[in-house]
Amino acid sequence: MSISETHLKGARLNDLADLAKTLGNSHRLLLLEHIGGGEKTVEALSDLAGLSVANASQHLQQLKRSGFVQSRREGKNVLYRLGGGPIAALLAALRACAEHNRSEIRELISDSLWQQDKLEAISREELLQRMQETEIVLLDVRSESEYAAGHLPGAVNIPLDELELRLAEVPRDQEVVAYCRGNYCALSGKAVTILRALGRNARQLRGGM
Amino acid sequence: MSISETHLKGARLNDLADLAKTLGNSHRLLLLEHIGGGEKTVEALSDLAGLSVANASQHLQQLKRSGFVQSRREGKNVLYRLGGGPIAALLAALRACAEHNRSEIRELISDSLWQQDKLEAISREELLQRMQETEIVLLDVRSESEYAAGHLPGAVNIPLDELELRLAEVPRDQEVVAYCRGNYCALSGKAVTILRALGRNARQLRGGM
DNA sequence: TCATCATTAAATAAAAATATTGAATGTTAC
DNA sequence: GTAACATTCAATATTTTTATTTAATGATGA
Repeated sequence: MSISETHLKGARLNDLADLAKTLGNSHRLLLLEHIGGGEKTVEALSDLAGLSVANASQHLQQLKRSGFVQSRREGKNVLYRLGGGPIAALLAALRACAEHNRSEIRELISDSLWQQDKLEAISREELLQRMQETEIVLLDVRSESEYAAGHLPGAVNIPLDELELRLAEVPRDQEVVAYCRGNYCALSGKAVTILRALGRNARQLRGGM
Repeated sequence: MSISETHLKGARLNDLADLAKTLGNSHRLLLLEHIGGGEKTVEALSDLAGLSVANASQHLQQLKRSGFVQSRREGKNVLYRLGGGPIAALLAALRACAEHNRSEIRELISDSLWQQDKLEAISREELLQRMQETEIVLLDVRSESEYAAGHLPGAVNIPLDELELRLAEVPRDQEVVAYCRGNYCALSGKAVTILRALGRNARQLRGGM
């Protein structure tokens, strides 16, 4: 009994994982979004998503296998529409989780937590000075627009993509502390990997814990 | 404006995709499930999930980056617990989608659709006879337990894993029509690939469309 | 039927995720 | 401080995804 139970449970988890995996690609999410706007042909969708027709077709078929979309033929064209299930609810839940994570970062950026002393407010100048005293550079590896929207006081912005190119901007003799969008984001980890590979002394800044 | 908007939207979609990707692995889902039952150490979790400690640690860290779990240290051990966000809702939505897909198959299995004439009930014998007349073998490539739980009348069960081994059981001169769990399932597609590679005349049975 | 076109399939190459191993880190207890 | 232990990091090999290219399919309309 326990064997078949385990087996069933395993199968269930695999089904769930397959569904999630299908959603785990931004091209497919974009396709889903466009399809949600109304029935569309493969060609229209490939244009909208900036994909080759063949590649779009592949993604559409994966979406179809997962039940997220359905298709029908009309003359020469195949039209894709949203599937029947509780897809909207699933996407909404995903968005809610992402939003929740984002708000956690806002808390991090706006106040507390960044100070040793959680209650004492700290000025930008003061943090800068502390950073200089301890020979630390605070590095924001998010995109320029994210940086513009809000960042830690004194942080230097070099998007991860440009890190190797703009390495000269990172002082060679200071420890680098990289941060990105918070716990759920892998950017700063990659930045640390790159920086270490290039001989710098780098660490990752982690909120919460 | 439109550029930055697109950019933001792209970033958003990537965030969503990253979250979904994190859920797109059955080991991580299993870990999440166990963590949902209460705070646990890495070692306990690796045991429960049947993973090496290092591997479990990696998965846990990915779950943490995505905000699905949080961790704290207690003495020698690090304890993982569920994260704060609307994780339960997300998992519930995933399950709902999987359940919806499953029920679509049940419909397929229990009635209609399989007949040319949608209203006329058809006996097992009659379908078998039709299949013989048209020289078709209906092949169920799901697991034995799934087959036992319900299958199309007259279908032969050879789980995908065993297909190459048990090829002799597939009549050589008949067209093979393979099916699995429905539109969202890739098993029968793989079966068709295998059968064709081995020189058989095989097609995939698709519901809905 | 044949020519044409949109779509899908198949095969390959490129990129990413996963599991494994051995080493490094950080904590407790002595 | 040092030893023992749990966890994480880093590097690697293996296995999946993804994108691209080229060929096949399937429907339309002459």
